[in-house]
Amino acid sequence: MQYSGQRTRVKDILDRETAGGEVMVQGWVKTRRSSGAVSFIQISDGSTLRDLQIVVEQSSPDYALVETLNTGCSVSVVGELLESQGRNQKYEINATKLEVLGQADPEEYPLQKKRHTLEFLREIAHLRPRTNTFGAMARVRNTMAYAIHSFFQERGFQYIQTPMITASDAEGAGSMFRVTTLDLQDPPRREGLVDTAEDFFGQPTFLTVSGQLEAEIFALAMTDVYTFGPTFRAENSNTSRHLAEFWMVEPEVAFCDLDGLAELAEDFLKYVFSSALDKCPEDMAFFNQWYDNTAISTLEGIINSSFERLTYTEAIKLLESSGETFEFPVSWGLDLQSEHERYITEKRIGRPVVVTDYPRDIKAFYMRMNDDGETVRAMDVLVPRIGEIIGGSQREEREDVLLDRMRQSGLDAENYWWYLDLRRYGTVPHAGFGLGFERTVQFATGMQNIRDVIPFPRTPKNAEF
RNA sequence: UCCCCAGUAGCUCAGCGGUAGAGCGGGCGGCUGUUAACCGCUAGGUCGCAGGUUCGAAUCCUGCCUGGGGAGCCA
Repeated sequence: MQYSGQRTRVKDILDRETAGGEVMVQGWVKTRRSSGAVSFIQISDGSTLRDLQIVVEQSSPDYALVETLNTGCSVSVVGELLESQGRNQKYEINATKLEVLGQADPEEYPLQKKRHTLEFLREIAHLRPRTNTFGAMARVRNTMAYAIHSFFQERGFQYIQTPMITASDAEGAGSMFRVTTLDLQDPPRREGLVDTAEDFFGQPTFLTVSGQLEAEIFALAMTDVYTFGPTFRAENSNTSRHLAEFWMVEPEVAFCDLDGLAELAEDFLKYVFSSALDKCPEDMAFFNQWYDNTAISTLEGIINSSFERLTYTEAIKLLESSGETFEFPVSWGLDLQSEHERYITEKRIGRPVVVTDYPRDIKAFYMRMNDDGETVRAMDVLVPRIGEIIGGSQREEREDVLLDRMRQSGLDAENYWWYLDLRRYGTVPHAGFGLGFERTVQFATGMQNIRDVIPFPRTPKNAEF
């Protein structure tokens, strides 16, 4: 089903069983090669990685127009679908009518026929979707986003929309962006301090760092829920794995413990990666060829193998007995560093690893205390090259234990009155995890920098476009 | 935020104390059912910004800005 009259998508044309018949295609010129008697135009409409070759003969009334075409122009073409005489494509269109919809001055248009660096393309994020790389990225990203919904929907989970603006200022996940309508040049004051009672919400508000606490509310009513939306971190993180605005998937399941959650995480990742391979074979082959020649085999390996389970204590023992020299110390009670995680998942196990039961002191207050009083039911899913891709836990459902943990963490229980209410009225064991969507796309495609797997990256000092 | 590296033509880079170069892209011309087509000619740069050293700075030094790699924080 299409909504634009006579136009046929490039993908639909190239996927046809046979040639023949008149078609109309519309898209953007990738390259043009002139000949004495004939001119070739490669056009793309983003529906597929493949270009469509348009042939215009010199005898055509529109041939003069063709001479004005260059990379970036938009065109509308009517012609006959033929078997191509050339080797690099199955079909081509012999144009009978050509219309230029929009010019692109070749002296100014920044995209060229050759390859550009990813750094340069980031500076022209409004044009980079027209490149093979970002077209492929957008299609894989779309497919994975759809797979996330279908995975949960097929399993009876309800999709919950949690708020992006929150008054909880310490959800334990880093610095937050302030949301305010106050005049920053001249804010209302009360006893010398900014009077937040005058602000839009009558109190300090922020952009959310996680929908987890709200998702728990719905899990304790609808049992199986998930969120999928943008989250924000005001950390001054300058790495290839961090964004100030990123998308997170957060399932939350009632009547579920950490073992059940680990199973869910494993099934989930396999489903999403399978979907990318099955539905975007050309795009994945492109990434495999140009960016990471292990991308496809890595995903296939994950889909066909079971994840390794390791407790934090076992992971420490493994690291201590590895004989490896690490920059950071390995000792029970200290958090695993990137180098440790990568050693485990890349060098020792060679596939995803679920590390569970971390020391309570390095994990958030809401994670369920184990009987040993020292560890909590937390889990991290580690994957080669990226490291932590999922962080989750069984939640503390016992009100008294949760209150203790909040006090130890220096949190004011009054601010979490509704969160505590969930433990007071009909509490049940429950668990959930968070998955960084961009990191998942990054992992699947083999792209090195997270800024290249989101359409418009938001990073410190950069909010262009 | 910390450590390291880099900013020279539209893009990718070379030049690393003596006054600016290549390839690609652009323009013009030629040739060919072409495939990042090919061949010839040609235009195009206050060498990131601000100071300093020097007879002389793209080149050495200092500061700042921007980008990249790594680390921390995490997803």
